[in-house]
Amino acid sequence: MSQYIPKTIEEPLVESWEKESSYKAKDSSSSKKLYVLPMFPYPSGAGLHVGHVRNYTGTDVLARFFRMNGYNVLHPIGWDAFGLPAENAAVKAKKNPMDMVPDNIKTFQRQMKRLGFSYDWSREFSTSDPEYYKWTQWLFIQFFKLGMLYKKEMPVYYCEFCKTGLAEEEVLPNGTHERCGKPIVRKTLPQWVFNITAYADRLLDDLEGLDWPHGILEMQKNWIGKSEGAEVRFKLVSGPASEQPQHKNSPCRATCQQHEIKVFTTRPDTLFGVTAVVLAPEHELVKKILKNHIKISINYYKDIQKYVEQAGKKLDLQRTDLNKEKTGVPTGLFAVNPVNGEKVPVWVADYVLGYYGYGAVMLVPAHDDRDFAFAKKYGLKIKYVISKNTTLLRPAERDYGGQVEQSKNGSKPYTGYGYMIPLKEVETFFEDSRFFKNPVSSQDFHAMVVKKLEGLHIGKRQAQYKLRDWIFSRQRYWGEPIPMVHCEKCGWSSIPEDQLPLELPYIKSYEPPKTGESPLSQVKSFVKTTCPNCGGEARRETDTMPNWAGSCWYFLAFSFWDKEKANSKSQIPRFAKATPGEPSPKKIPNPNNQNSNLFGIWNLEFGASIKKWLPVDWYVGGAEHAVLHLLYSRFWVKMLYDLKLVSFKEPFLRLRNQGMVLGPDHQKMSKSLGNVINPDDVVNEFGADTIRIYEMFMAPYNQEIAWSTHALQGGYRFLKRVWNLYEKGIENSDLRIKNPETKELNLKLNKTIKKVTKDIEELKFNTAIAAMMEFINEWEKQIQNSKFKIQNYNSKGKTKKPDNNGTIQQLNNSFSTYHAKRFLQILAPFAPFITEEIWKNTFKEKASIHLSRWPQVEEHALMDPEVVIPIQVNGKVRTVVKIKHADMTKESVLEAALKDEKIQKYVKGKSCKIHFVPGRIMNLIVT
RNA sequence: GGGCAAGUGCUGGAAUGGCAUACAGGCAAGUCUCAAAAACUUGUGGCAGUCACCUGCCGUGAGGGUUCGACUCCCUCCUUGCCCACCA
Repeated sequence: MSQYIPKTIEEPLVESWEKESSYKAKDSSSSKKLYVLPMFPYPSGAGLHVGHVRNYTGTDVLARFFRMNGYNVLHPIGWDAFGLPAENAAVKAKKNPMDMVPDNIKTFQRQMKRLGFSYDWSREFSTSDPEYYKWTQWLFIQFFKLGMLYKKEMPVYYCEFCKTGLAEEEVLPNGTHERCGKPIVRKTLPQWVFNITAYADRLLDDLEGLDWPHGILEMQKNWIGKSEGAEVRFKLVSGPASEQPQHKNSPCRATCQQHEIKVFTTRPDTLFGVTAVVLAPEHELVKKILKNHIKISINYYKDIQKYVEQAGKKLDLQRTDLNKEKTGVPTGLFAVNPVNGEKVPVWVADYVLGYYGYGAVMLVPAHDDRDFAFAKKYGLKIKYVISKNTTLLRPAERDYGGQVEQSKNGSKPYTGYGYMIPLKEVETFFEDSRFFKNPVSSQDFHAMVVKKLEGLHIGKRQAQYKLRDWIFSRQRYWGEPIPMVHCEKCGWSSIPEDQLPLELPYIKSYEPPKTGESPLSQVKSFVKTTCPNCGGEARRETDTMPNWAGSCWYFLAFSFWDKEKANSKSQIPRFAKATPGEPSPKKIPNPNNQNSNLFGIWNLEFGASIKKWLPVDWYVGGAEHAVLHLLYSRFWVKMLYDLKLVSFKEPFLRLRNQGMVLGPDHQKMSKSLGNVINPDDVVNEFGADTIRIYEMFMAPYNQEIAWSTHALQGGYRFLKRVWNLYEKGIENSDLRIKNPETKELNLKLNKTIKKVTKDIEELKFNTAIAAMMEFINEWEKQIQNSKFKIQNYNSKGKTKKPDNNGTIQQLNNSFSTYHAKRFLQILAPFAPFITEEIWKNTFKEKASIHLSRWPQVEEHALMDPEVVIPIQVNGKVRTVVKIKHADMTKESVLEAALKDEKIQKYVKGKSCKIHFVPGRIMNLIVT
């Protein structure tokens, strides 16, 4: 008998599987395709994390399972290599990321192979391969031509000490730079921006029908953040004569009249409660005031100037700090509430966000918490127009509305819906003196107001989104160069396709220069170029793309990628020279335009593969990508759909998340906490099968788990027991397994096959493994029982002692090698090494177990001869009876139940109602 | 403040209307051993009853409801975790 030593059996198998390329997806196969995709990793220097192992074991189980079920499975892997983390790590190590990343990738490859992940390695690529990012750049150009990319001054985080722009994740919550600890400011730089907001409605609507976790769908909806309401226009005027006598003939009279302020509100029903209009510091009108296009009193002007300047310096983080007291300054201007003609003051305050809605709000202190706080602080009027219930709406209060409410409830705003307080001005607005004959609910009023506003052309129904346009440039080195050229005469043009890929130059110093520009701006040979349009001198864009770019379409690339082909440039089709005169921007290209060569390659060479494999059937990864990566990818696919480069609208039909793996101390693993588990160590000590079984077993797949070295042992013990059962059985070099004579075990086996099959499809890996453990327990128990029987038999000394072989044969009548193999097959996706080893060595199978057919359930074996029926009295289980399927009638179960003394005790001499569910339960209700 | 997920033994968890605690870990006792480890066997929700055998009651965050029957469905609340957040 040999011992189970994972290392010695696993390592040779890694090699043999690779040699046989067992897991290549077949482009030509006619069997049903299945695309199983784990989110590809960023190859960090730290190597594979146990969290990766959980993610990738999950998809590996799926891939192996579906392969055994006859599917043509695509299960690829690649590397998300561009981006800030890699660049920062390289800076730290004083290396070029271009040198470092390949080393990291090698580590990942080694670890993944050792863990037995069944990838199709022939489709592997890194987003930083020029052959790959050639297409990323080409797609950028297509999106530019589609009119979805524009260049605009946008605020970025900027560290004045390091003189560099920063990504949001480099800004600490206290507003300082994580590297130098100095405060960070906002700076506006010209940026490439994706007009993703144009797709907001489609991104929202198409979520319908996706098989994604409910929570993730909600997060996406929240992120897009559609709110429906109304836009209302307020005209700007000079103030009431009483307040501003000196302005009677002021310049404002002339200039103000031409301006109006658009506000967005989700509560048009509160329009009569407006007591001010508040502008964001970034609002156009504020800019006009500061440029003196709108003249206001000099005192106001100075305050506004100061206030706006300060607000500009603040970070979003500081501005949006909820605990912060609200601040603002008056403008001295007034706006007319279009529903009642009231003149309300115009303020500037930074709690109003420049980027949401119209950057202006109507202030309704009585019915909004923030407005209330602001009004209280600056002594603005608070006017109640909605009451929580109808009891307050007595006729005597009709014309007092606001004041009555205010005195009773003036200490806080009422933000819910309710009933409109009867006001004369409302009756006037609706030209109906009997408007409040019956109480008017504010929801109804909402609709009425919007309709009226539309009729009078002073407002309309409107939806707003939280989603903001997507800043797509980074002033960094380690990313795809943006394939754009700027010419003084012609503006921005994309570079000709025959110049793709626009390669990232290998440079020694790539740390951000002190100018706030990209490191590439320092590379003269890169910057200097000619204009593709006029041939004159021009400058290349020196910003690079963010790390999202490569991951926005990698799932498409796997369908057609050929690593070998990509590696040998000679085989790559060369591109024809650029046709003179690129199509001008903002013009949708004709998909049939054969002038564009890459269009041709995409459609002719890639098109069929994309069509064959996409969309992704199973997409599995961490929930931390709930919004950004998944939203961006969906967005790209929608643009590609519009460009007729793909024929589907959603990339990922089914999404699942694996839970995070925490340290043994229940905290996120981190070097500083010293709680990091290195999968290499675990694999070396216990084997790949053990870590796979453990990570699949310990909790539901989508749930967070804390690492437990103890529990890991459980998985190891299980595998050892499996090994011993199969190995011990062939002690005498006989292929028969030591088996008990049992139908019961075969019944259990079939039940187990059924459960494991169902559980894998539902990603309930933990219960699948539990079921297999139960089966092994049962098997061992049966062996114990049969040994016991044999001993008894022998001790009676009736016959001569049967030899070992004889014993096995005698017991082997119903559970045999055939059944033993069936169990091994259902274990195979979880523990690919041990099962393959036994399959080939013990059972002398030539072909891999992983390419064998998944065992089918033998329905006839599943027929339980007897069923256990619990008997309840008044809902409490008092006993159980065993009953044959054939006898499953109310009468026979009752008869059996009444034989039990306990039941008699409860039932005796009492009237009794019987509730019986055949095959499940009987409940006796005694009264 | 908003959204989502979750709350079951000492621990991870199982059971999605029908025997609560499967499976695993831990712990305890035992077998083997000079000893230890490994392995194996047995036990392991709480309380009570002359607690070894047996018996009863209680028990899935709290409280209500629906039902013959609720961890499971409904309502109210509490707690924890995650995501978003001055979004008008």
